[in-house]
Amino acid sequence: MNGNAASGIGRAEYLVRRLEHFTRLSADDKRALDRIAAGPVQSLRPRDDLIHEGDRPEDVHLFLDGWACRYEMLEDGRRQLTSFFLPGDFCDMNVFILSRMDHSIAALTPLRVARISREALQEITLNHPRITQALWWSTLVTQAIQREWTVSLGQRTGYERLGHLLCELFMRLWMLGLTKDDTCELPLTQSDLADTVGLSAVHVNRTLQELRSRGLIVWKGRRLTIPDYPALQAASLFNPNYLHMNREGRHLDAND
Amino acid sequence: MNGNAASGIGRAEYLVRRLEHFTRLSADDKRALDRIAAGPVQSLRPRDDLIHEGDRPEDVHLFLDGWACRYEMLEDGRRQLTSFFLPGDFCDMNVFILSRMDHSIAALTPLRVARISREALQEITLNHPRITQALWWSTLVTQAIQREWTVSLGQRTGYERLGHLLCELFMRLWMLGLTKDDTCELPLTQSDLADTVGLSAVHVNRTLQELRSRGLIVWKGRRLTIPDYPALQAASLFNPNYLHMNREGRHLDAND
DNA sequence: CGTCCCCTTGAATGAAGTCAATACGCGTGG
DNA sequence: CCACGCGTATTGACTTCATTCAAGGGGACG
Repeated sequence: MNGNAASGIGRAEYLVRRLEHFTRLSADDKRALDRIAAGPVQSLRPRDDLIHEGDRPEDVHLFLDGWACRYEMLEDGRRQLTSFFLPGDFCDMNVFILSRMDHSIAALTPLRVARISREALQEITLNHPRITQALWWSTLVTQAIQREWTVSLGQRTGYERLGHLLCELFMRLWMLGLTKDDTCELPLTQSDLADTVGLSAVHVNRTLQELRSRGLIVWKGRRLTIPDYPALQAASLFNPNYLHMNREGRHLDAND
Repeated sequence: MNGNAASGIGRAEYLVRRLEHFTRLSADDKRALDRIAAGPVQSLRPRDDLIHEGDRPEDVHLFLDGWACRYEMLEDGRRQLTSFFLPGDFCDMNVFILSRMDHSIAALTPLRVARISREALQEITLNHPRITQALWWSTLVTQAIQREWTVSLGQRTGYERLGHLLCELFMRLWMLGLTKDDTCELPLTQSDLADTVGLSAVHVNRTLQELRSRGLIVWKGRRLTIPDYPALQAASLFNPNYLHMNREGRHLDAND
């Protein structure tokens, strides 16, 4: 998807775009990111696990192309998604401190992932303080998103939860330049959504119809359109502060 | 509470106890932790905010004594707790990267907190790699807890959610040496619990009665007893793996 | 052309919320 | 010492939201 491979876009391109919502990177920083992203690439089909609970963590991964999710299963088969990975996302930089993974990561679409060795990452954090700061920011935003999901699941109604999630995903895609006007890709099944917002698939279906009938979303095939973003935002009590997208690290900006 | 002030226990004592569930610290490490915990202490009464949404983050905090929580409010007054802070907990080591807090932190009991300057923290991470690793571990566990709350809120029933939370808190207190046999302090109101597990206070009350009537908990005043931990664990689908308490960093152990 | 996966719909059931009244415990001030 | 007030816990009756079960429809793909 997105045609990266074809267009020859730099591997770290999405990562760079995302980090630049925090601080402007130098040409040298960008080269460094391209270097660490240059490792072996792994391709997965939808539903394949990239990492499985119980695995011994070894490398860090950079998502190049496609969507993935973190999930956890209960003994009796209930499944909860705990985050989405979009192009340019990293999975946690320090996992190798732990001896076993406590969750799994799976592809939701055809997926391309770059493996990044511990050493490559160490090299960059030692020599590129601006990147290090930006990666820290990224980690903090990831944690904020996780907290916001807690708030959603705990306090928002099913209707608000769905709307909130769509606002969040749209905004994350927008940061990456992966939206066009009021439209983006949404390669999820209703069942994926159900396991994300903690509703049954049937009820997700009905709730989506509610959102549609109120003109807040148009979702057909894999394209989502949000005709009136502020309206969806208001209906979902979505406040984008937690995404910290306002170049909060601008005092670190490179000047080249 | 817990009488720290009176007994003259080292300020970093609970932090040390917690980190030693990851790796054994040297006497020098412990002295270093005591030094960073030596900063100014702030005392709060229950319900006071330590940090308020919108604040500019400045210092890092180490919780010395008492319970606190992170919480978020929706515009219409709904409140969700997103984590608990127990003695020896840190609030996120890198917040000062962000320009504004996206959530608040409040005292649940009388609370004592040490302010730790950015510089003091930097000094320790530069000169004490073992501590740095241990703090990283701590951050990863915090994130894992946050994910587990997401799973609870999304998939577990109200009954399971409450049981799960009590298992988790008991185990965290146990790590700190703050349990005695099958009993610990639980200085929360049913309303606090409600805002944590995403149920109404009324329903928390009924669910607690259910747990009581099945003999899984005894909760009177501020003392919680779990007569049969494995039973509560099973009833709540609680799997402690995510707490990573098995000294996973033992290869870093100090040998003094 | 059939199969599989996903989406959609209806009807019945169950879980949890709301509202409202009451009870309890504890500290304060008269 | 007792009365009062306040925050917290408890209970009942009713409503709303969401799940479950079951059946049918549509589209992609071999």
